Amino acid sequence: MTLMDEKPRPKAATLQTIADALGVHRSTVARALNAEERHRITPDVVKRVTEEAERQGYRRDIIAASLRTGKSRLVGVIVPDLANPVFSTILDGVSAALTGRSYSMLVADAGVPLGKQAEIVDALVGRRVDGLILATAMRNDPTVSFCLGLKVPTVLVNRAEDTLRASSVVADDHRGMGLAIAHLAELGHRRIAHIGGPEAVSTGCLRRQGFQDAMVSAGLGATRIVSADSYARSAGASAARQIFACWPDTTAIAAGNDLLALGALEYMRERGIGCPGEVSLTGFNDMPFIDLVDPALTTIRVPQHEMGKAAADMLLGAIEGPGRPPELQRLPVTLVVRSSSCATASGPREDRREGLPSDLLLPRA
Amino acid sequence: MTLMDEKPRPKAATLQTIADALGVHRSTVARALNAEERHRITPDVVKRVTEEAERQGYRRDIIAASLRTGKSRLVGVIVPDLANPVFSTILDGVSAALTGRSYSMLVADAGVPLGKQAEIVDALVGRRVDGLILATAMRNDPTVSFCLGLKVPTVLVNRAEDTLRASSVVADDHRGMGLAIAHLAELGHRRIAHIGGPEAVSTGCLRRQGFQDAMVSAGLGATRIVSADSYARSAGASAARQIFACWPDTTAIAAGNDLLALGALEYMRERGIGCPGEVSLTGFNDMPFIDLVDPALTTIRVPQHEMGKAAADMLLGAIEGPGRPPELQRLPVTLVVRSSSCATASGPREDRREGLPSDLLLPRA
DNA sequence: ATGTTGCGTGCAATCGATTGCACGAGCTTC
DNA sequence: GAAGCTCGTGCAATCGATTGCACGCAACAT
Repeated sequence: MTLMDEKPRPKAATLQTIADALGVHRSTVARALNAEERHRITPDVVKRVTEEAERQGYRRDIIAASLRTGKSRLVGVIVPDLANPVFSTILDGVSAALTGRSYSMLVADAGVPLGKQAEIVDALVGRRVDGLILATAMRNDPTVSFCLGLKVPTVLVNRAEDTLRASSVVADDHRGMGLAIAHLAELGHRRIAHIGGPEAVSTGCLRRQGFQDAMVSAGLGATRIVSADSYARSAGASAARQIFACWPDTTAIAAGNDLLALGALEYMRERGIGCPGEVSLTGFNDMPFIDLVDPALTTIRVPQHEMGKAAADMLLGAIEGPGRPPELQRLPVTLVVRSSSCATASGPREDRREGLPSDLLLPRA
Repeated sequence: MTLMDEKPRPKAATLQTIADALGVHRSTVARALNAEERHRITPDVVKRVTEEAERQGYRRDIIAASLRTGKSRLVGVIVPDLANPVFSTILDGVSAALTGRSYSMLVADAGVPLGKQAEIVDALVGRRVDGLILATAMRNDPTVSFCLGLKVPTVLVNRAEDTLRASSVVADDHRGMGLAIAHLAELGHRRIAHIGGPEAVSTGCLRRQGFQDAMVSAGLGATRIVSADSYARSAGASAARQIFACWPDTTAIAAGNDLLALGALEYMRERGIGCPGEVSLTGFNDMPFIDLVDPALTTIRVPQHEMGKAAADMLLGAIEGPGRPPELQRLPVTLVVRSSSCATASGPREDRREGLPSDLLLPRA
């Protein structure tokens, strides 16, 4: 028995081959195999078709079906950076929502420049995706206009636009930063600075506004703000440098996300500024493993997985029942207190070099 | 001017609509638009076709083309866990290799049970993917058999099978663990234990073998081995418990990956065992942000991004020039020394509670 | 002047599933 | 007993691009 005659099936099974084997028409086979249409066919025929399909190892050709119906059961997801755990967690949520609904996920990494966005959308739309999930949106995004113009159901996740042109699933960024500031204020901090994310994206803008609003309602001044131009560690470090240069008496920093906080932490470590001893620090996102840094970062937990799932659910809803108005879902966030924030020393320290001995604050450094 | 008459194009542009506008046959249009066939057409016609296509906003329907040609320019990628940074970094590499080659990436999360694998492959193959990248392979994997039986070009990444049935891109796991052991031995450690990954996957097995071989060539005993049944933090913690229960005089642990090391670290912290003061620890993978844990983990750097890229390149090679024998690419790894490993104290300590004061080892704990 | 070669296009089949319509048989109803 | 209905199935068009083959024309060789 050679390899060749193991499977005497020369070509793949199609509706036609099954129909031929049974002496019925291929449309009958199609109906028997389609749960929606099956009721129109005699049970006996259905049974024979099912068995023959099984025997031939038939698998429905989604490509051919897509061509005929115009639906691909494909969802495109565009993220700014696949290697960023925040976005891969969102992807995980999307995947979870799609699984079992016979939708598949086409993933595209927009890359750092974000310049090739239109090209990427083009490629996805060219594949006739039924819908798009964008995790890359800026506050007023031409890519969104493009998708909307194409009449492709589109859902934004994590970042939303200023105006609700497309359905969006976001975290409560404003309130989240409020929680962080309330926490720091409660610990006695008054001179709190903010490292903001890019103003061009909603998270950067809303968290900055949250900072300002919370500072004002706490009766504090909200002037110590440096906005980073990207959510990168290096940007966090240079923002921290700027903060300490302008306002050396700062006792706490609320960063716009965890990566910026990490950058600030690096800078502080480099400069020998103790955290939390001299300066408290908070992040935003509670990304995976951020609890393991030294010191463990106090941060705002954002339900990335749930956001991804909600976005996918919303998109599927829009695909299956079109014509609905855009909807905004704002998921709650929570404060996670860890070790990077603590109460201020009794009074204000004007010279931070007089803080606790750095070898106690930065052991093994 | 209402929205409606902005674009008087009722239906999408197709080859036929362009052909009609120009009074040529649609096959001529197809050839004029296809770089491979263009040379057979009069330059003037090509020009007119190109312009008309532009005017109508024509976009080739990949679905229809796929149906005719049987090629989808789609690659399926199956990962065990999207939320794990190791795999999302691999994905990033795959994406990088695919970008600009007009291939797209269908991502599927096999999920923890790994039971639905066949189902997932089915779904992807049903979409007529041109090839598959599996990051989920066990040492002898029925899913691989399934893919091979389907004659779908398949490349394994990160994990390989025992026999080279499918092309694979892996890291040099054996040598990597050798580097870790050599490092620990050089620091004076002699009673080194190993937390192994699952024996069912190549990384678990090869790193364990690497441990044994390196210990033997260093003239040390390679008996202190506990294999975890998964690459989870919790598994690392319970393996560590077992190690300290069986061999309390252990001075170093080489973990099968970073997550297992983190689990061990948690356990040690809980028990008040200082790292690296009392016990040195090494990980494997150098996953993102692992440098930020306390203490920063000494580990083996695995080029995940490059592995993903290499796997995608290899797959594209196999798709475009089929019939080649399977190929194994083993990427080099490097030792990254950080703070979780240090030289042993002068002599062996039988009772680890007599180590350095724990408040110095675990500040702010 | 006829035969040959080559080039640019047109023609039509093809990929495989879907679906509106029609047809015929069996059944009810007045 | 004829008209009308239901039900199961067949028929054929359709989705849009691709491609082997053939045809017609022009230039060149005989």
